[in-house]
Amino acid sequence: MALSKQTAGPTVERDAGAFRRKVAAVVASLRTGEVISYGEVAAEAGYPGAARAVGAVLAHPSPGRELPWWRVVTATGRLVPGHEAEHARRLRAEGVPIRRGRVPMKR
DNA sequence: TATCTGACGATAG
DNA sequence: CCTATCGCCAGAT
Repeated sequence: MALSKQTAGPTVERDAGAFRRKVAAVVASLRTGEVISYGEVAAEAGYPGAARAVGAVLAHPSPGRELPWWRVVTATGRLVPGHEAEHARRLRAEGVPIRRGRVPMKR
């Protein structure tokens, strides 16, 4: 195409909702007991640096579209603010070790 | 189009 | 190890 000024790079994808769709796919692919950070999800989805936006997606789940949100934690192993008890419970149920209310993240 | 928001991340103190 | 601050992003207003 000749035109498309395109906003010079932020994402390459300009379809509203594409981001959410990609994030949902990555999270849905996580297996039992597998834990990754918001930043990793963003990178896997093709939006490096959009960790914060990933949190927004998991915070507003689409009706009928259930995702294993508990398998996503912060880079330091922090659990979801305000839902730490349930978050920890779900992870433990899958065999994920919790130390001091946080997941011992390697690296 | 401009501004604000937030289930983040890295760094400084 | 903890809190405070700044930087980044997509979505909502």
